[in-house]
Amino acid sequence: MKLILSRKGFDTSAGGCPNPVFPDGSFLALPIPDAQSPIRYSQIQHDGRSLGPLVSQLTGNRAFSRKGAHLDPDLLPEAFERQPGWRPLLGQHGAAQAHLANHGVGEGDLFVFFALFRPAERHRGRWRFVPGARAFHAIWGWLQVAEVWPLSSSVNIPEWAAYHPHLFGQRSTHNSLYVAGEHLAVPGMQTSLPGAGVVAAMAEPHRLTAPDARGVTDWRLPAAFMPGPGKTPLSYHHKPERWRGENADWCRLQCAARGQEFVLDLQQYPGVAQWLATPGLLG
DNA sequence: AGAACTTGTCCGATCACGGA
DNA sequence: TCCGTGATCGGACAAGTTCT
Repeated sequence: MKLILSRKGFDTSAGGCPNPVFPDGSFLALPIPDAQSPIRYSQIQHDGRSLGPLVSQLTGNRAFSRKGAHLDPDLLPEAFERQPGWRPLLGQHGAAQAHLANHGVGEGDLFVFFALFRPAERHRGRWRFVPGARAFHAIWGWLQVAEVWPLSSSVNIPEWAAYHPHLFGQRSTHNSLYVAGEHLAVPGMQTSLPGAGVVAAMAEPHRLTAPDARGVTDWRLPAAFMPGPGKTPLSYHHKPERWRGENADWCRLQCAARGQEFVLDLQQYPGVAQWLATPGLLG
């Protein structure tokens, strides 16, 4: 089983701002803009409301609500109108998919999504980011792979998946869809969570950026992530100088600015599987 | 060798807010 | 209402890892 730390959501270039954490601890990883996607921001629901006004207010760009949204990964049934048989999906293509294929990512492997977040608040009837509050990377969702569908050739795609943005427009090579399973299965995990979902409320354990970090890419991870003899380090982070042991519980990682998918073989890192099974981390 | 691509940094412009 | 200060924002550019 492999863990893939996957960067998904708004960032300073795609979207142009962090993703909001609301005053009650709930949060939203905003789908990035995609002119070719048939899905509008105004058609996506969060907490029973359209994403249109929220994304327009946070970005300061009114046109956003009418723009196409790259709803990907698509994890929550209530986020969009569904057809019978729908299951959570993740699309990958180009260099990111090549990276996953090179690492043999497939059935049973677990995507854990992270993004750049920043606290948001209501101000004069509009949403804005809390002035002075710093942005940070945090884990927000997961998808465990049940099936991988290559989209390059003439593959039969079920009707319930036809809306997915990766089936529209011109896509580069290695275009693939990852389909979630029914239930999450992690060694040592007791709870019965679905095969894909988002964390209930963003809290300290989900945070990747260290509490005393200078920049968002200064991560604090459980010590179980620390590379060692005979263990392949997290992809994109092979250089030893990126890693530093902090104490028995934590290590520090200078996270790569580039790259979307960081792959780790959990057979070599059983402690990371234990961390994933921690109650409240996922779910 | 070049492309892809996000973060960090710098710098100047702009905005919000409090005090006078 | 004006002004100064601090925060924020946008453009430009460099850095580093992997894929093509």
